[in-house]
Amino acid sequence: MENHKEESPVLTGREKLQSIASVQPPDEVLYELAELFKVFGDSTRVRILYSLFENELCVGDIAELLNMSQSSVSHQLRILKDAKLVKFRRDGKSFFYSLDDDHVYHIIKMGMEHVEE
Amino acid sequence: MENHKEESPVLTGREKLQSIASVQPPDEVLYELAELFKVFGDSTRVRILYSLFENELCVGDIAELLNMSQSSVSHQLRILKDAKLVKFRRDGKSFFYSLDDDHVYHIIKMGMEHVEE
DNA sequence: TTAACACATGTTCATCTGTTCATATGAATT
DNA sequence: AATTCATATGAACAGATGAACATGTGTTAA
Repeated sequence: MENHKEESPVLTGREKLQSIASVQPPDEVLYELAELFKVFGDSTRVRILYSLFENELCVGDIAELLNMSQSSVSHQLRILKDAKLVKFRRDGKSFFYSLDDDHVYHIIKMGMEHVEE
Repeated sequence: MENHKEESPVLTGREKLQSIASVQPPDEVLYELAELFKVFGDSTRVRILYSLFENELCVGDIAELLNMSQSSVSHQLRILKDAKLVKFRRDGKSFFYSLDDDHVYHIIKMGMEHVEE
């Protein structure tokens, strides 16, 4: 009735699992990685990022372009900013946002390749 | 002064927005793209994907490796499967899962590069 | 056939998330 | 200074989400 499997004649699963576990990145890193992707995981934010693909836009422009409220755009930009996906500069009353670095561009591009098939 | 709003000699904001809008991918595509990233946006799923990076593992192995319940692993694998990020083959009572294609590998790698800085 | 095993699936529940509404900040204009 | 414009911020609510538990399905072994 007991299912003890103490005896292992050859290399069993446990050893294999341990070797796999040893090459896994730390959970903390994987957590951060997931947090990053989570930011991409919203259609509103993806649309915002795409609108900034080759342009620098202010909040109001994005809101008009994507037909959403200023408040919502601002909230989402804050998330994108915290994730270091966008940066901004001030010009008078306006804040112009743009993509922060090339990673954003490449990550989205990779995703598109997977989607378009 | 140059304060004309009705007839501006240069490109107005509205025209600029329209030209940007014309090169935006369809919302449907961007929605799918966000759905894809949403799948990556969970540390459990990322850990699962990473465990499959260079190995083929069955559900029980993953559960043991990541110290989570079989049910939870199964649920997440289903999500990964629906997103075409993993595939599986049956061997007796066990289902061996592996990454579906290279995109998965590259997307995660891109993400890691962004995180590690 | 029956039991044991490896997974899948359904449901509930607590938590997280995005949007809206209202309001605040802060620069430019009058 | 007061007003307007551009944006940020906070609270609150609806919908989404992931984990846990129980149960169902299909395979293998006895």
